[in-house]
Amino acid sequence: MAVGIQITLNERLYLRDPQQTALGKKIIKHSILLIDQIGFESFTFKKLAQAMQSTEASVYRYFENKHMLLLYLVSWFWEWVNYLIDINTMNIQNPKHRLKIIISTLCFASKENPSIEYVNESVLHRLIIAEGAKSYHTKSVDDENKEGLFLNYKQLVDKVSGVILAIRPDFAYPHALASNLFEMANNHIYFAKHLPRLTDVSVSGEDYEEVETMLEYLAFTMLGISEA
Amino acid sequence: MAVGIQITLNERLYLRDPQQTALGKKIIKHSILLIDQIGFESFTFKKLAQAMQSTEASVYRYFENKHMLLLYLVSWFWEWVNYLIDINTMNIQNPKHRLKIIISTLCFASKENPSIEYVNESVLHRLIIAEGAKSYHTKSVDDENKEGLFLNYKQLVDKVSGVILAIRPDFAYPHALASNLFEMANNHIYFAKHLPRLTDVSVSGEDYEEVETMLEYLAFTMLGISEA
DNA sequence: TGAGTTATGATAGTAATACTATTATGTTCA
DNA sequence: TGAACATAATAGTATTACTATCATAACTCA
Repeated sequence: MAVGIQITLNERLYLRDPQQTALGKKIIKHSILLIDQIGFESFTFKKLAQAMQSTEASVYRYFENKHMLLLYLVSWFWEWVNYLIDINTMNIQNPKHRLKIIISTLCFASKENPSIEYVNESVLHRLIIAEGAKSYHTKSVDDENKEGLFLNYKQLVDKVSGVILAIRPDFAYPHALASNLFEMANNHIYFAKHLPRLTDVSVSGEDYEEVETMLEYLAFTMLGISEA
Repeated sequence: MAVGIQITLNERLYLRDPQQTALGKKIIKHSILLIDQIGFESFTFKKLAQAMQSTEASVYRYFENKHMLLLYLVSWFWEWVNYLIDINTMNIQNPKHRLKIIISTLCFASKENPSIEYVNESVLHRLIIAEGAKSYHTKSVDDENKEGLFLNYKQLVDKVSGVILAIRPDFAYPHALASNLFEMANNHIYFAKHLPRLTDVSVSGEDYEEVETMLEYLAFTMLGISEA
């Protein structure tokens, strides 16, 4: 596990780069903890400032508003998953095996060794599961998409759809299957915890093995492979 | 198409039943139009009151807050889809055929003849696609689930999972496949419009045929049937 | 018909939210 | 040593998310 890796994110996500300063890192750290704790709707920059012993005005110098902060965290998360997938599949050539590892990385992102001291990846994963969809369900989605604020997620979906096409070049829906694997991983962890009648898997704590099994079954059945 | 059908919803969704009064129906009508227009975050009861020529206080007599109003609209939508599925599959015995009709109803809900004068079903469908997920991504989801506020959606998923099991009784993930069909239908319409790199289908206007084709392919491939 | 009940409108008020602005203070590094 | 800059401290504004009160219109039922 690399120490001191830098996650590269679109500059338009922030006003001042939080990774460059101590205060910026504190904002990232405490915003993850606080949003996870009280939910994105109740979360305010004032509460964040109180929690981290700073001031509202200081937080506003880093992020335009809480929506941009959420976009930042979501981007950060997907960029981190991207990085995990890269190192986990580094020496794997077989695309079926690669896809298995991708699915497993998706489900167990939170259990990887932490890479960056000011980000609690396990809490961030829970936050993305609960709040991630709000990052693109807004009236500003088209403008923000034009500015490239969703690039990390789109690139990740592209990468996985490439693996899918390597397994079955004639498959008609590589992007849809890829994005669906990502969405399902998060959704069914959430369903299992909060709306269990919407799924068949159960999770306890951070054991998402049943989700992994289901996603493997889905992916390989769709690709016409019974055993990978 | 029945005229004057009544959609039955959990009483805890509202303070006063909006279907019983002229003002209540006006609230439903204009809230659908206004949320669709400005988005749920910008939507306020004050703006709604202005748009419908009433007062904030009057709206608050019907709904506790805008989140409860969203829950109401989401419930209304799924209950309506449930009703459409029932009448569209009324005389169909073959479960494969039933599942096809369910998928088609999901995609073309907005194109069905309108049932209720104060609800623009087409706009409501667009609203659910854009804002629906926010109804259960909250810190109050467990309490609200206990009070049965998501019952309509869960019952619908149960109904579809029953059809899935009728096709393949040994299928391991009937609820997950069912809820995934619902989620995918909405997500990929949204992706096609706003984040096209996340999908392979395209939609133009309210023509969701490619989504329908994809969902049929997904469902029947998962159930081990090449042609239904 | 008329008294009582209820729905709505009109208005006001409060605490919190989502910011912006200003000034003071400390820190850095040339 | 001083210029440049980051942060803290404080204040202020418009909007949001409500709650409360009172007047009036409409309905109802005896």
